[in-house]
Amino acid sequence: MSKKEALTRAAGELLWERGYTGTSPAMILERAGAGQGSMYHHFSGKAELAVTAMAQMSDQLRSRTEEALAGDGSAVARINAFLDLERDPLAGCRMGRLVQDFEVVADDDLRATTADFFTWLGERLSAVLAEGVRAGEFRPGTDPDAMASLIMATVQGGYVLARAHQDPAAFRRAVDGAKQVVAGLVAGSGKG
Amino acid sequence: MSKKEALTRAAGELLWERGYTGTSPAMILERAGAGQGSMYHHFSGKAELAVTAMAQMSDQLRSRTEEALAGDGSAVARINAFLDLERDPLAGCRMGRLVQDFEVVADDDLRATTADFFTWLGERLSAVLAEGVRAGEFRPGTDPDAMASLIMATVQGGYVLARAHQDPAAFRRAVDGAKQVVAGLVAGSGKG
DNA sequence: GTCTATAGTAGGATAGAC
DNA sequence: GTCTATCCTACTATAGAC
Repeated sequence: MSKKEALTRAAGELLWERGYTGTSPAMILERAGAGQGSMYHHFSGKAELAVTAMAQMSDQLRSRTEEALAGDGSAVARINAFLDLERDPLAGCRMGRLVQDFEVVADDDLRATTADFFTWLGERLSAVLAEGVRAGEFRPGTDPDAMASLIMATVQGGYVLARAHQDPAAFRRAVDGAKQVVAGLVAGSGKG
Repeated sequence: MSKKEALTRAAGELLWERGYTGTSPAMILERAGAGQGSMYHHFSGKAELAVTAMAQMSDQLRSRTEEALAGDGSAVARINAFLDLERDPLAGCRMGRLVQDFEVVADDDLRATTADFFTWLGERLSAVLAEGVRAGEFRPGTDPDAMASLIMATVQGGYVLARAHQDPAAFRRAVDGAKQVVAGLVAGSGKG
């Protein structure tokens, strides 16, 4: 692994663990086993390295998400597969947690990475829900955009509650609520 | 206003704007118009001042929330009043955003303030929902705890999405989704 | 490309005068 | 109670050798 790769990986780990403001170049260098020179040779500084690391994490999250959403099962099954993806509630979402960081939002390059991720995720969830509506799986009148937004928010909020309580079960409760809502949208479920 | 009050207020503002890690004692002192001596006379340091400021913010949030939830209207109306409380989506939740901060979670005194707030909020929402079920307002089988968790998560997640997109409308979409879900729980709504 | 040395600024807390 | 002066460490970046 090149020093550049080691730096990107180490930065990603620390951003997830400690956020952007809470991560210093020195921490990254130590974890990557690199010196100052390597970092400032490959990147203009902390911000550019963070953008690279965040882009890499975003790609990984998209891959994992797409695996769940692209199956050939029903729309409900695919949404539930997304909701059931393995996550670390106490660690938080790699994208969602960073966007709470003042310096991330203040730097448009940093923030744009998270915005692009959530734009993509919302569109994918909405597309799957729309397929379900077209196929008659969900009752007519189901709003794919609104439900996609609700699902994303529930996952992100679940992380917040889990961290507050330091209890992964708080995340599960929120996600279970979302699953109940999706189930209630199914045509002939007795709820619509 | 005493220096102690000024410090507590300034700390609260900065914690909301910049988070815990991103706020320095020097910033607080400048905004409060106080010197180092005042801060270290009244508080043991940054952490203790932050606990005091967070407790004050938590109290204010509880008061505002209770106003919405304690009305004599229907359960649906009170839940909607909570969801429609005036908020600043781009700023984030005073409690929810802080809990994403590494140092906040690492310090049990800091984290406990947020945990207590969400415990209280979950119990209040669940109680209102349970009243609605008992009154026959919501269809039988409605799970007050699960719905309370879903509602809290939606609001918290709405903040995350709004900050990512730098667009308050993202918050509104998530909350509107929650309102649709609550409306769907109403007995005789054609969905249950 | 990668290293160490160096530098200037800011973070967080203490000391002691008033 | 409040102030300023001081201290030590960490943060972020640059310089220059190899």
